[in-house]
Amino acid sequence: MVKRVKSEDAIDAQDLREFKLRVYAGDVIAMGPGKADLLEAISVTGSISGAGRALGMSYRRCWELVSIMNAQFVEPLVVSMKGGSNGGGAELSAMGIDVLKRYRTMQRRAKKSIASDVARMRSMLRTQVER
Amino acid sequence: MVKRVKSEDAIDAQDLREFKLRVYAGDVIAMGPGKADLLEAISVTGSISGAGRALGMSYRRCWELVSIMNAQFVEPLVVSMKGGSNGGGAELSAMGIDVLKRYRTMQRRAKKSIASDVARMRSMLRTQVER
DNA sequence: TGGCGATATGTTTTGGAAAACATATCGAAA
DNA sequence: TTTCGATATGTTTTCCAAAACATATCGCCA
Repeated sequence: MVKRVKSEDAIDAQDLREFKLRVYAGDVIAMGPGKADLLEAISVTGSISGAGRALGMSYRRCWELVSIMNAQFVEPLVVSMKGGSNGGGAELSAMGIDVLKRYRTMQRRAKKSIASDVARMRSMLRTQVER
Repeated sequence: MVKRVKSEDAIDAQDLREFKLRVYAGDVIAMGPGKADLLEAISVTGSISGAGRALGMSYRRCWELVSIMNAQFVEPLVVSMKGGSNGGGAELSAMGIDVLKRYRTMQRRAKKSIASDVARMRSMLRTQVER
């Protein structure tokens, strides 16, 4: 059974337009908004290809990102299955769930801690983004 | 006279390897680690070309980034001069100084608020980055 | 047992950003 | 009045990540 991420952890798409947080492993991105969204989409759809469709990304691209993540962490974040009734599928490992939840937590905490600065800096921008 | 950024606002290069914070204006980066470093280097060297040399970036690239920033904010962040005793130069405007200091503040605040999560997530990485 | 939907992975193509190269302009100072 | 170091910007070249295309494999279900 695929464990779903609780909706309370979801971050409004609006927030993501204001700032982005990326965690690095050396010079490669270990976790960022794109990879987090991919993990979430895999969790929701139950497959890598389903996540790709949901995110408008090619299966190839999704698979590569999953492969990179699985190689970077001590345990795979995504476990996949070939064949079967649905042709196969994928779900988040316990560590995958933890990493996703933790990243969402980081987004929320960072957002809270810099909200006033972000607002002030954005008020100095010429092209005001529609709200 | 070029106002220099106080060293207390400096962020250790080590910190930047752990996470990066980018502020967006729509879909373009209004401020991120690279642009902040460029502003700081201009402030320190007193010229765009000097900043380029300090950062190992081409003058062309630096000038373009400055041009983008100046166009994005309601006031130019960098004011430049042609000719003169040194052939010209550039310095940060009041808003440029404010934006740089504010970004450094944001980095510090974000770092503080997510330090424990970053540490935990990084402990799950296979390739541990040298400290 | 053959079709289906998904994983898994190799190969080729290409769009666009970055780099590289080039040149015009400016103004103080010697 | 020529030299110098910097800004300012046009043009060409290079390179690589992403996209596109292709194919092999797997295992259930009808």
